[in-house]
This record gives sequence, C-alpha cells and structure tokens, in this order.
Amino acid sequence: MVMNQGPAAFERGHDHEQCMRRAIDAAVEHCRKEGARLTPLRRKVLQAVWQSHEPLGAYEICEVLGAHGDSVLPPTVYRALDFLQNQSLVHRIPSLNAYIGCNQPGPHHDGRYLICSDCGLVAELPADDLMVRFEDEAAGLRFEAISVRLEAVGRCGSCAGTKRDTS
Amino acid sequence: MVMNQGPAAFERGHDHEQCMRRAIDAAVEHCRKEGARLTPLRRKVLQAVWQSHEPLGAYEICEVLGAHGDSVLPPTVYRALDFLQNQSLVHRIPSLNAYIGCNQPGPHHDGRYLICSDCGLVAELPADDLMVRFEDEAAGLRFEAISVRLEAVGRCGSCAGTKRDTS
DNA sequence: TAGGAATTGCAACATTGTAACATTTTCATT
DNA sequence: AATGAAAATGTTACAATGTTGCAATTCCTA
Repeated sequence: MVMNQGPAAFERGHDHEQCMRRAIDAAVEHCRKEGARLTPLRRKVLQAVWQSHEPLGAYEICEVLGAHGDSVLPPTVYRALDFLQNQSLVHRIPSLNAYIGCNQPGPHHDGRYLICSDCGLVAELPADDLMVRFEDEAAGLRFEAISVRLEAVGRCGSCAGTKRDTS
Repeated sequence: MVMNQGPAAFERGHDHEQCMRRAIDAAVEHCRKEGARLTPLRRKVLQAVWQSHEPLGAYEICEVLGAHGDSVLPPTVYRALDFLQNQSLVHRIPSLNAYIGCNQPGPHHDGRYLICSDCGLVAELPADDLMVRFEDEAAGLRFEAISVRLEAVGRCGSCAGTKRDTS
C-alpha cells in the first residue's frame, strides 16, 4: 500500500520545469478557448509567478521581469495580475500579499491552500464537498456565499522531515 | 418550527450595546485569568474594534481613538492589536486589511468568517468538525496544519433582503 | 525605593496598492 | 493600406498599510 503523497508543490525533487511548462501551456489553451488575450507581458508575469511554488509579491514580480531586461512598473504588474486572476490563472494569497500560479485552470473556483510557514511554499488543493457543506451551512444562516477560501498554515512534509513511506 | 437565525452580526436590530459590553467584560475576565495586562490603551483599541461588526483598519482605529481625544500613532495601535490577537480577542481579516473583535474568547482557535461584500459586516462562526476534517486531509498529504482559516464572501441575509421565517 | 521589564510615544521609513492621464498597440471596418 | 475605437501598456504621483529603532514612561518586583 502506497502512502498518500503530498502535493507536488512540496516535493523538493519534483520536475518543476515540467510543472511550469504544463501550467503555461494550459493557460495558453485556456485563453485561446475563452478568447482572452494572453499578451507577451501577461505571459511573462505568469511565468514569473510560476518560477516556484513560493508566492511572489507584486514588487518581486517587477524585479524578476526587470532582471530579464523587461523594466516594468507596479501598475503594469497589478493590471496583468488582475487579468490573470480574472482568468483564474493566478490566485492572490491575502495573508501573504502575494500571488501564486493556479494549477487547475478552468472556470472560477474556490480555493483551498496549504501554506508552509517554514519554507514559504504554497499548494492549492482542488475544491471538495467540504466547501459545499460550508456553503450549505452558511445558507442555513441566511448567508449566500459567492466564494469560499480555506487556508491552512503549518509545516509541509519536507520541512517536517517526515519520512516518506516508499514500501 | 423556527428557521435558523443568522449570526447577530448581521441582525440590523440587535442590541449592540449589550453585544459589545459582553465582549469587553469577557476580555477583562480572560486577561485576569491569563495574567495578561489589558491596559487602558489596549482596552480602548478593543472597544474601537467592537464599535461595530464591520472590521476596522488600523488607521481607522487611530482616527476613532483620536476622535475620543486619545492621539495615537500607528505603531501603538499595531502593538495593541498584536497583543489582542495573541489573546485571541481580536482577529485580523487579511483579505480586508482590517480587524474585528472575537466573540468567542478563550484559547487560540481557528476561524470561520462570513464576509458580506454588500454591507461589509463580518460574522465569526465557531470552529466545527469540517475544519478538523480538513486538517485530517492535510495530514494525509503530509502537511501538519497549525491554524486554519475559512472565509466566505457573499451577501448576508439583511442585504439579500431575505424574508425571515417567523412562523 | 531602586532596578529591570513591559509598555507607550515618536520619527522616520518600508511595503503594497491605486488614480489619473499619456501613449501605444490591436483589430475590425472602410 | 487608412481610419478610428477599444484594449493594453507606460509613467508619474500618490494613497494605504505596516515596521524599525530608539527614547520616555509606567509598572511591578525585590
């Protein structure tokens, strides 16, 4: 029996090149289908955000692009981020004032995040029925939920030094 | 059969004087038991935060205290907020950059929040087993959750104009 | 009633995000 | 191709939020 693996984001050895390529490809495809314009600038911002699973601040994105020879000022980055968020290609993590790439392109969706306070990496989990049950509970309290966010702060497997069951 | 009522925070007619008095009294008692020093300044900040169920920004707290004749600068307010958060008497709502009073004094606890995007009011719900199940799921992914936050953004009953079942 | 720790005051600053307007690019239509 | 409107980007200045470092004060204990 194989033990449940953690999210790729927390696997230090995972092939991030592939991880990132896949996300960009999916984003291109998503925008093509939606008729949304993934311009060169927006694509660069998306790539910057995907450079790691550690959320990037808007000003850090400016620096990353600057280091690549693209001098970009904050309003430009924020506008690109707005676009990417509207397309659900990027999520903002309010408690970190930072942004991560979304690994589940598609329609707007609720978010569940695991935030490692040790290494700073963040993994997004697919929405599940617990979220729906929370919406139901809220509805019972006469509250109509539009979006739901769930975030856990703690330590990822790698940081906890947990031994991996490879049997 | 009585329909489930919404949280007091969203009930426009609720006796907020009592709401607030209860919270302050509980805070005083909590600090007495814990040996924590609820100084006059900290108490004033707590009262400011409790003036309504709409979260207050740190700079708004400065203004509120200023209007009461207590000139207070940001670092002072932030320090008081730090203390109050450590005592779980106040919670920060990261997505709003604002702070609300906690209606469930006691030990540190996870938070579930309903945020009305219409009137800006926020209600805190008691933690429940859904949070625990999420922690379990995270544990299965080799993630050790320390704290969990759940927030729903939507419309409260009052704002939705929902008719109340009083039968 | 000293002496050390906690708290508060204060000035300067760092970070994050936005408003307003100019310029450029894109794209459909002539 | 030329044109004109809409979208996207560039630029300046600024607003909002949060922090650092140090001085002054208050509080509690010995």
